[in-house]
Amino acid sequence: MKTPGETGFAFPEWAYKPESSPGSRQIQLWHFILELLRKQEYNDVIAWQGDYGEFVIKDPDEVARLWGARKCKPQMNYDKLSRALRYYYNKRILHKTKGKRFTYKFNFNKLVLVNYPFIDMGSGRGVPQSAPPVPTGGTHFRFPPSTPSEVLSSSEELRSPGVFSTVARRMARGSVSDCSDGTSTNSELEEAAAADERAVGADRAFRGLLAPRLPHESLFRFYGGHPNPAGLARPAPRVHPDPLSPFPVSPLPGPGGLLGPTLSPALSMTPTPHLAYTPSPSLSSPMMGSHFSFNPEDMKHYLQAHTQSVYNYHLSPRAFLHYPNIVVPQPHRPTPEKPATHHLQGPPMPHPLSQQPGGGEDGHPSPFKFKLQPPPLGRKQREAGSSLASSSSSNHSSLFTGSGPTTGSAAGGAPPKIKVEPVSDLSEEDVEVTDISEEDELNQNSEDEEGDLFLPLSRSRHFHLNNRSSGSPSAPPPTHMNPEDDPDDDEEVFKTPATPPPGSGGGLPFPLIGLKTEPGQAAPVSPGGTRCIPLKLRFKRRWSEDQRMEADGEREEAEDKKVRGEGEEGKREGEEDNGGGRGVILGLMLPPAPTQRRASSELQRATAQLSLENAGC
DNA sequence: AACGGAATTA
DNA sequence: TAATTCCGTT
Repeated sequence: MKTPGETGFAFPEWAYKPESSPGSRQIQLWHFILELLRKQEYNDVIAWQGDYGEFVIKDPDEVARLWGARKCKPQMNYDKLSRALRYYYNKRILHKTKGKRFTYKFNFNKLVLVNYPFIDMGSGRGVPQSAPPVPTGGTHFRFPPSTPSEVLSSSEELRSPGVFSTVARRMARGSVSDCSDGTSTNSELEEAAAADERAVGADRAFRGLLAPRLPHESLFRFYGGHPNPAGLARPAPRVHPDPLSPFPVSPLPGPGGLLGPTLSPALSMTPTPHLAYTPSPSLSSPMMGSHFSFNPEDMKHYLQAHTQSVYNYHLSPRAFLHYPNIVVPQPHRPTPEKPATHHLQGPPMPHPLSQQPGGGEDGHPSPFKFKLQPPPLGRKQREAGSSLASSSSSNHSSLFTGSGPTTGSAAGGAPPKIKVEPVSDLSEEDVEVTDISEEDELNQNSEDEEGDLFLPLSRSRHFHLNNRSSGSPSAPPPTHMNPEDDPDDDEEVFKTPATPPPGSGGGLPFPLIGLKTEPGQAAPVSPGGTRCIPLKLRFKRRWSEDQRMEADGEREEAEDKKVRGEGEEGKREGEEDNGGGRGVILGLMLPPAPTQRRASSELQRATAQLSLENAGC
C-alpha cells in the first residue's frame, strides 16, 4: 500500500495510511466530524459556526454517540471524544476556540490533505481545486522527523507521482464501516444512513442558496501569499457556482464530484480563484531535496516540473515561475481539451515563463498545495530529558537539511535564537499538503489562531522580484500577531529578520499592511545584515519563497512545538484563543502568507466522499 | 468544561 | 498511529 515510498512523498506515514483516507474503514475522528458537519441533518448536533473552520458541538453526547457508533465503541462519551480532539491540538488539526463551549476550529492549514486532494474548504466553491497533491517532481520535503522511523522512511522519498491516483482509487472504493460487533447503536446507524440519503438533496439545495453569500472570509484566501492589494481587491470573479465541478484533472469518479462541496456557513465560498495548486513545487531532481541547489540545471528541472504541473492542473499562468535566465521548456499539456478557464480567472495560459500576466495580481508562483502536518513532538520527549531530546533533534535535522528547522541547527555555534536562515526551514519541513489555514483567519478575522499562522511568514518572504504588479508585497511582518500571542510566536519573530531586502528595487510596499498596529516597527527591514545578497542567495530566497507558499503556513508549528517542548513546557495555553481579538484588523491585514483557501471546498468534497458513514455496524 | 499525562488497545 | 480509557488538575 501506498507507503510513502510508493507515493513518493516524504510525508509522514500516517498521512498515507489508508485509515486516513476518506473511504477508509477506520475513519478518523476529524474525518467524522467533517462528515457530520457537512450534513445538515446534524445541524442540531454539530455545526459550523463563526469563523472559518470553526464549529460547535451542540450536542456533545450525541456526537459522542455517533462517533462511538461509528467506531463501535459504545462506551464513547464526550469526555473521551474530547480527549481525542485534544490530541488534535498537537497535531494541529484542530484547536479549541477559547471561551466558547464545545467549540473547536479546524486548522485547515495544517490538515493533511494527502488523502483529500480535492478538499477545498472554504474556498470556493467553484473552483475545483482538485489537483493532486502530487508534485510532479517529488517533493522532497519532509518534516523534521521526530522519530527514527520517520527518518528512515524519508530516504525513500522521491518517487513519482502516484499519490493522486492512489487516492482516487481509495476513494472509489468507498468505505463503509461495519463493526463486527454491532453494538447497540444500530438505530443510530440506520438513522444516519437514511439521513444521508436525504441529505444529498438537501445539500444541493443548500449549496445553491449559499452561493450568493460571501462572507468576509472570502476575501482571504487568495493564494499567493502575497498580500498585494490586488489580491484583496480581486473581485470575485467567478461567482458562478460550480459546485459540481469536478475537478479537472482528478479522476474521482464518484459521487464526490457530484456532491460538490457543501459549504458550511463557515466555510463559505471564496470567490477567488485561487489558483490552485501547483503541485509541483518543488524540486524535481533528487538533489534538490533538502538543500538548495543553485545549479541551473536543477533550476531548470524544477521549473520545468512546475510548469508542467501548471499545465496539468490547469493552473493560471500566474502560477508559472519565472526565473531569470532560465528557460523552461514547455510541457505538453495532457488535456488539451478543456478550457479550464473556469477556474482561472485569467487567461488561459501564455507562456510559462513570461512573467506575469497582465493581470499580475499575484504574480508569484504559487505552488503548493498541501501540507502536512509536522510531527508533533511528543510531549513525552520533553520530559524525557531535555538533554536527550536536544541531541536527537539536532541529529535529525542535520540529516535532512543543513539547517534544522528550529534552533537545532544552530548547534554549531551560532546563537540559537536568532537564526536567520530562512532557508533551512523551508527546506525541510514544509511541504505538505494542505491547505487552508488559519492564516486566513488572521487575515480575515484576525482571530485567534495565532500561532500557527503567521509564523511562517517570517522568514523569507520578501524577496519578491519586481514583478509584482503592484509592487508589493510581501513582507510579512513578522510581528504581526498580537503581541500577546504565544511564545511560539516569539520565536518566530526572531527568525524573521531575514527579510527585507530593500535594496533591490524597491520594494516594499507596505509591509504588510496590516501589521497591526504598530507602525513603526512594522517595516520589516531586517536588521541582520542581509543586504548584499549574492546571487545565490537570491535564488535561494526565491526558492524559499516558493516553498513558503507551498507550505506556507505552517511549518513552523512544528518548530513551535518543538520549541515549546524544550523551553517551556508547561504552557502552551495562552496562545491561542481567539477570543481575543477577533476582528480587529481585518481590513488591514494582509495575509502574510496567505495560503489559499481552497481547501475548504476541497474538504467539503472530500467529506462528501467519506460519507458513507455508518453504514455498517 | 477543558487540559493533558499515562497506560492501553487495535 | 490514532485513538480509547482513566483520571487528576485547572
